[in-house]
Amino acid sequence: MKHVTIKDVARKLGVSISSVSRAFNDKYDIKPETKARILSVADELGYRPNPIAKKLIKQQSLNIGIIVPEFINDFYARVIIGVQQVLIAKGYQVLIMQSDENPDLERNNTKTLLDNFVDGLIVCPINEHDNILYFKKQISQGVPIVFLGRISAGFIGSKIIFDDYKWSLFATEHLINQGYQTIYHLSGDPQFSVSKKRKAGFLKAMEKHKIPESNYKIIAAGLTAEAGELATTQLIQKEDVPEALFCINDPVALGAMKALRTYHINIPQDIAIVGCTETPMAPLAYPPLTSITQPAVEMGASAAELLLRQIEHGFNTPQTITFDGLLNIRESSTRPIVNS
Amino acid sequence: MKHVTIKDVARKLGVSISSVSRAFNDKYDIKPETKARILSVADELGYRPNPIAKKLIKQQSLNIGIIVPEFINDFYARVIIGVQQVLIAKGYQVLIMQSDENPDLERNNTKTLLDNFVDGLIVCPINEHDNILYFKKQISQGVPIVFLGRISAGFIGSKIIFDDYKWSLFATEHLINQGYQTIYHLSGDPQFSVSKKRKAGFLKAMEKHKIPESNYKIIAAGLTAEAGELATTQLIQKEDVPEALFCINDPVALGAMKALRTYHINIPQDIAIVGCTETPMAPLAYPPLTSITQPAVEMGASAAELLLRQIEHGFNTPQTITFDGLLNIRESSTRPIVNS
DNA sequence: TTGTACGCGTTATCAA
DNA sequence: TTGATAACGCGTACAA
Repeated sequence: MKHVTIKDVARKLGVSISSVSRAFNDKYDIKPETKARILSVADELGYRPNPIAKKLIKQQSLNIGIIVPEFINDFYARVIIGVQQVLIAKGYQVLIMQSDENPDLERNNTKTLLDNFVDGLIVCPINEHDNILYFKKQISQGVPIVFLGRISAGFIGSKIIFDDYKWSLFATEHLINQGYQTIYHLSGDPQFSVSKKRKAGFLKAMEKHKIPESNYKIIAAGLTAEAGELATTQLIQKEDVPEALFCINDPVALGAMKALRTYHINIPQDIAIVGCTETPMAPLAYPPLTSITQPAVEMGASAAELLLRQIEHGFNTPQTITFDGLLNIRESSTRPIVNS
Repeated sequence: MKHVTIKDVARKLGVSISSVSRAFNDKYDIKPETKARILSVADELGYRPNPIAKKLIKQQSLNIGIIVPEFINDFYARVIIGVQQVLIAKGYQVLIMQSDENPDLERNNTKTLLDNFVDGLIVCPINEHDNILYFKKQISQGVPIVFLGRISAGFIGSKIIFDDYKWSLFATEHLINQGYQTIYHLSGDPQFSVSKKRKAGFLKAMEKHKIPESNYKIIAAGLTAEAGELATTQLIQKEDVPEALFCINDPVALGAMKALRTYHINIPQDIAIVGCTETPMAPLAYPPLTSITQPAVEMGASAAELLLRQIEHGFNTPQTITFDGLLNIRESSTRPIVNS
């Protein structure tokens, strides 16, 4: 692809390159009719201003990097959509990388992005200790970073988070209010901040409603459907099936439901299920799954705006924006009326 | 973010910038010990070669654009993963844009990407007539483009496609072999090439197995779960429920299953369901859904490799690579043995 | 209102 | 083995 340059346009018209440049940048004085002539010839020649040369002068890449653990599930895909909505409108391009839940890859991705001179970074971190230190170092060296998702509340820095504690509490209380007595929580890796916060919300509900310790349990299952199916199968085989299950996310909940169906345990008659971070599957599941919607697109957009403020206005005070969710109550957790 | 430049390194050491440059580009002669000195000082200063300046000289952006209809469903997300695997390893960055099934947006995305001087384009087109002409024009102007997915077989140009006809035929034959007599096909927009090809495979199966015309029907439902649910509900209300349903994709199949459950029609006893373009939900559905896996990651990787050959070796002969799938037979289409 | 000339950070050519 | 210098394409003081 051979590109037409500003010189080609200038030569063709017998004007200087500065005039051509001015025709493309409104802020300078230029005779309207020469501008029109230039624009028309430029169009005819198929001239596009070379963004690379412009970036070299302006000392900014107009590239923003975003690192997500994955984007196969719709949550991070939606976050990316929100990020792009804001940034593309401002002339930025978004470089997306996946860490695949692997801390080494997360760090390598950061280096790749920094080698590409991105103007800033949105990181949806795995929240592994060493990497958090690494990010802190980058911030201290002047790299604008906004975190989104699994970042500890105590972390000093700009971040977009979801109020996991509160909504986990709500979801659990919904189960309690439906009259379920024994409630287990299928959690994720205990190290993940998201696991910790949802667990804390669950435990708060237990405390608040004075559920005896013998009636609840926390099981570190994982984040996948396979993990949910396995953990639930083990409970069934140990004959330790509670009346309700609050799962850390929808895939785990769907896996649990599959295991229960295999053993002909009825939902919600025998056991109630609640998921979290609602996926499009929730309303299509059998029975339709109660879950918590997270405003992923809005969170992504918010992260992008916060980052832009840092980059363009040097606004650098750490800021935390907390988002609320929505509990979508469906059949999987609606206790049927026993007798009337 | 103030960047350390090659000059800073040179000044600090009292050497010329050319020496620093040589230290970072193995192909030149340089005394090993000065190279070591330079590298160590560069590291200490936190110097990174500015990729933007490099791109300006090399006359390539090392950016590749990819346009997908969406990446909320996992198919295109996986395609992107395959594309990135190949391209990032070669030092490229991938700019991802969504057309949202909107031809205008597809064209605008292309312009944005071209304005950014991408070295090439991978397009997963909506396959709208005017835009195909537009892409043809770009190709004739020297823009390297590889298409993936919904592109007509007759289109002259490099493309990665899935053998929809063949696998649609297989899936339908699987239903016929299970003994289902009346089979409907929930299709998508009749204009889409994917709709046409899957429909053609379905019809071929009807012809091959001499199914009378009164026993089959093609319904243009759409591509979403809502579309599948609606179309199926209408069939139920018209009391026109077939013995089997071959759906254009998994969301449509899952929507259909939801409608059937609402009316207490049993799957697969009363009706069999087969989906397509398998999603992670297929094995988790109730009952587990028969579907066709498409090798999305491999298709993406293949598109990237084909594009690289065009860009780096000027290899320009239109090439079509066709991928095969896998029919995953599950409970939703397995006719129970009636009496034994 | 327009043109000249410098510089952004790098690579590559030539001379030393 | 090194250093000086001309590009790459553009924006922008400064001069005209």
